[in-house]
Amino acid sequence: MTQPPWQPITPAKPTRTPKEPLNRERIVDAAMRVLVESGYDAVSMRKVAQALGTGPASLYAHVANKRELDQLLVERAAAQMRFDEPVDPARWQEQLKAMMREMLRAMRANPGVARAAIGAVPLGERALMSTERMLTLLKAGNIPDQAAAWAVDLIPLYVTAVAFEETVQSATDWKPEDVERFISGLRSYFESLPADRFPLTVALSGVLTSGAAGDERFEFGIAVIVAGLASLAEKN
Amino acid sequence: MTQPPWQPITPAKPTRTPKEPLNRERIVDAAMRVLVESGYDAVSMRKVAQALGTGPASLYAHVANKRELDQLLVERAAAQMRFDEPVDPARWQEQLKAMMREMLRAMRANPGVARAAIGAVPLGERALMSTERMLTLLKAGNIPDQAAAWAVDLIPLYVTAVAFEETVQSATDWKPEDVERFISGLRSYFESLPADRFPLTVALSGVLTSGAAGDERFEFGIAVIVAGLASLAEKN
DNA sequence: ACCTGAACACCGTTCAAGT
DNA sequence: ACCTGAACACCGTTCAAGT
Repeated sequence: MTQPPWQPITPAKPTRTPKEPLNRERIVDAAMRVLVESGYDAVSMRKVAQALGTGPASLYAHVANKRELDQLLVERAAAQMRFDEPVDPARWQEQLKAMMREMLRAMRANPGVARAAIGAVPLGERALMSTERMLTLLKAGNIPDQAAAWAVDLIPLYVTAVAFEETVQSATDWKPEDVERFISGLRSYFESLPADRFPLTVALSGVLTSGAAGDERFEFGIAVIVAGLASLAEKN
Repeated sequence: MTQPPWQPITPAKPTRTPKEPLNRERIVDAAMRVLVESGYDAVSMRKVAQALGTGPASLYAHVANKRELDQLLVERAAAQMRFDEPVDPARWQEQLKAMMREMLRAMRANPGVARAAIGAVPLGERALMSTERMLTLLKAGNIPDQAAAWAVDLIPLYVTAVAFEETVQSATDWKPEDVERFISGLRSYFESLPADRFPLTVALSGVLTSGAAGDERFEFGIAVIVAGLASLAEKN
């Protein structure tokens, strides 16, 4: 009505213009959105481009390839890890376990990122801060240098493997009841094995099929790893 | 020349007729061939079908889907593992490590199978024999039942993760010199970090970038895990 | 019962052409 | 310098039609 005629009438797009230029950050944002919403297998160059309202070819001006995009997603997840508690040398084992729990939490919060993390060497600033903190804790525990160096490789590998395993299993889109039926079928199967050839598998069928879900398995794993590391401490 | 005219002349295909019927075994054979020759990413239903001289649709009469084919490949690799040494309770830790080495060897001999193994529950006979043997060794070490049960999950998970990581890295088709350049670049990068924020990363840059290839990392991992398990032994 | 061709709905990546 | 449409060479899976 009162619109001055010399000002062209444009559809109101206040916050974000449609032709906002592409850049790495916007691409990773979009990829992260697809990742969280639809899982790793859905994160294709095409889907990410679509989420940005463009074609796949446009992404290649900012990202070398899918592999590099994966790396950027891993760094995003690493940046979400919080290690705020000051290092307490006396509690190095407990603090190392807390770090592993936090790593798993961040990976779970970004389903699919574990897959991308497996071959990756974490070099972003946040990832380096994690490494430095792990080394600090390990040196607090008198772990020799070379062992500490290998440990900062072993620890993320284990956490990532657990997270990746979970995403593979959840990709089957089984309902909880399906999982339960599978587990109980597994138990019956173990129980039905010939006891002369598989005595322990039969005898332990109960515990073999318990705690498969939940965090007990992970807690066991980090307890074993931290205890194993502690056994390498130099006497002094 | 001396060929009797009433016998039709056919191209000589002595050992294998072209229309030998498809079955699971032939499909897995072909998939294994593709896997070893070209890696996991090349194992597509189409490539496997092509190797059998047919189309992808033909496979679905014998194999439910790609996932099931993966499972069959894992069982093949599990069947190649050899655990011949009789169980010696006094040497349970060393024999457990030997099992882990043999698992890794079999996975490496079938590049790509690790990827397929990650979500899989190993249920073939050979896999069950591995599980039974692991349980025997763990009970020889006085490991409590529930811990032993979780350990037979943790052990293959770790070995598989190492093998998978290797295949991901080898999928980059870097030459050895490229890897070496990357490693030395990494060391320079660690050395160049601000020493006030990353003192240990800087100080340990040497060991952090050594033994990345080779088996030392794996030997470290199995030593940590076995030592951690040993620490859980019941006193008696 | 088993096999097949053709189709459907997808991939990652490249490239010449546009702005 | 950045973006795009179209193409290339692939995927897993389904299905009607053949033998």
